[in-house]
Parts: sequence; C-alpha cells; structure tokens
Amino acid sequence: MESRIDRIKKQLHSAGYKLTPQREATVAVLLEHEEDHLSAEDVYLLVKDKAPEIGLATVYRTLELLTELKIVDKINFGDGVSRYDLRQEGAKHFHHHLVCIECGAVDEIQEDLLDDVEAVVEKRWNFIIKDHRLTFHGICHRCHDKENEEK
Amino acid sequence: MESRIDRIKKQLHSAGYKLTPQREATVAVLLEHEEDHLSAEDVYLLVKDKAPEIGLATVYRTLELLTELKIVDKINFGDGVSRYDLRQEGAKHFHHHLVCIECGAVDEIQEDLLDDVEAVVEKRWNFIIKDHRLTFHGICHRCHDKENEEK
DNA sequence: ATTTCCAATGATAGTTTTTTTCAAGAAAGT
DNA sequence: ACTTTCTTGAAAAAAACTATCATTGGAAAT
Repeated sequence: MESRIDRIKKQLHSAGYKLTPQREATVAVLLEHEEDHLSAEDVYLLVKDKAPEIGLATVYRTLELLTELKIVDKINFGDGVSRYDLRQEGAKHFHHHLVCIECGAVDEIQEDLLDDVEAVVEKRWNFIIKDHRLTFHGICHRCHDKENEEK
Repeated sequence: MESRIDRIKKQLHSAGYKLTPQREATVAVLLEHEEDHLSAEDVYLLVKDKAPEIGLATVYRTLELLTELKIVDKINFGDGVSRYDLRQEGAKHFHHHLVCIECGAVDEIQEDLLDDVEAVVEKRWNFIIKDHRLTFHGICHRCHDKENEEK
C-alpha cells in the first residue's frame, strides 16, 4: 500500500523537485501534527528533533514549496504569524476553521458548507471561484460548556 | 444632519478617547478610500498629505484603536501585510471579499450570505459565532471577460 | 490665571517574522 | 570524472510592526 509520504514524493517529483531528507522530515512533522496549526517556527523546532542540523530557511523554503503544490495551505488567523495546514487528500477546497476568542483553540470543519453560497457568488458576481478561506470567530463548545457549569 | 465622522467621534468619546487631528485625518483617509483595502503604510502615506507631521506609529496606534472599537476590520489576504477596511455602519458582521488571483483586485460582497451556514455551524459544532472572515480566491469578472475577448 | 495632570504624539530603537544572499555540498546527467 | 543544477545552512537583510521615551497640548483642578 502506498503511503501518504510516497504520494507527496510523487507530487514533488512530477513538479521537478526531490524529496530530500530535510523535506521529508518537514512533511513528517506536518503529518504528525495534522490537527494543529503550526507556524514556521513551530515546525522548525519540531523538525529539529528529527534532523538537528536543519536550518530555519530550509523550513521556510519547504513550507513555501508545499504551499505552491497545494499540499499544505498557508493561513493567517490575525496573530502576526503564518500557519501551515495540511490539505485533506483530494479535497478540492480548503477546509474551514473555528477560532475561539476565549481560549484560542482552533477547530477544523472538513465539510464543505459553502456549495450553495459559492453557486450564488459565481453567478451573481461573475467570479470563478478557485478556493476560499472561511474562519468563524466565536466561543467554542468547551468554553461555552465551562461557562454554563459555573452558573 | 450628523455626518459619519461625527458618529465616529461619538464612538471614540464614549470609549474614553478623543478625536485628535491625527485621528481625524486618518479616519478621513479611510472614508475617502472605502472601496480600497489599505495597509498601514498606505494609510500613512495618504495621511501625510493632509497632516505631514504625522508619525507612522500614530497611524498604527489609530488603526489599532479603530479595530478595537470595531469601526474598521483588520484583514490579511496572505501577502504579509495587514489591511484595514471600514465596516458598514450597523453591519453586524464583516463583509466578504473576492480576491482575483490574476490581477490582484479585491472586490467586496456586502450581503451576508452566511446566515444558513452559520446556523448549521452553531448547532452542529455548538460554537457561538461572533464574527467571520470569508474570502474567495479566483478569477474576477474583468479578467474573465478579457480572456473571452481574446478568443 | 496658573498649575497640574495625563492622554496622545513623533522619533527612534527594538522585535519579530520572513526573505535573500552566498558559499558549500549533494545529486543527477553526460 | 566533470559539469551542471538543485538544495542547503548560516548569516545578513528586509519588512512589518511594537515599545520606549521625552515632549507636547489641552482639559481639569486649584
């Protein structure tokens, strides 16, 4: 059975790049933290455990490359750092996010809830949608539950 | 009749701030460029025409203040700069954006198309939505038309 | 009126994040 | 083996933003 990393390797190759040990370590970190939303610095520190000799610039370059190939998506939640998020394999669009304004947690919504909205936008604004970014800011179920308990 | 700037002045006052000449010049620039999505640097350069002695730090501080009071919204289209966008008066949510990947134009959608989606999210994820960010990336009507002409 | 106070400012230094440069190293092609 | 190209690490540089601090200017107190 072909693993995820093998398929990424093929994607790189078909775009004319190779999967160097540094790139492999970086991808491995991203795979191991699929649920998280790591900054370049975060990734760098985690990769260093696997490959201590890696440089920060290489991590930035790798993340940029993976973004270009649409293997990861670069997002910004407004805190001054770019974060990198693996795309679901085969997903045609980027998933959505729920950012809690109380605890800072970021949850993901994998379902694509925007089909109807996109149909309206494409028609009414004559805009051909290639991708989207949707983030909700509010209070997550955990903080919400906690507040209710306190009452 | 009360003008927009008067209402903003009141908002500042009721939060314990005053509308200094520098703040007024900054707000004026934002009002004159409502359609645009200016960076702090952009605002700074435009404000300098009205008030040449203003400092960049003051512009940053004013934009931060206006963001806090929800008079403007701070957005990030992924190009490494924060941009500032006046909120429609009385709008409960931030409007949406169409970013063209060909020409870079940014158009606005003032209608709130997300009511249904938000109802689903609040119910299914038990998340209390306070605000949202929605941006579509794709090809705008102008670039689209241009391509058709060429054929 | 004077004085006192304090928010607000401009200039500048400092941070933080990201990008560029450049020399060296590894890999692939010939 | 030799050349070419890609990739890398280290360090410098750039870009965006924030903090510091002395000064100012206007409101409030006396």
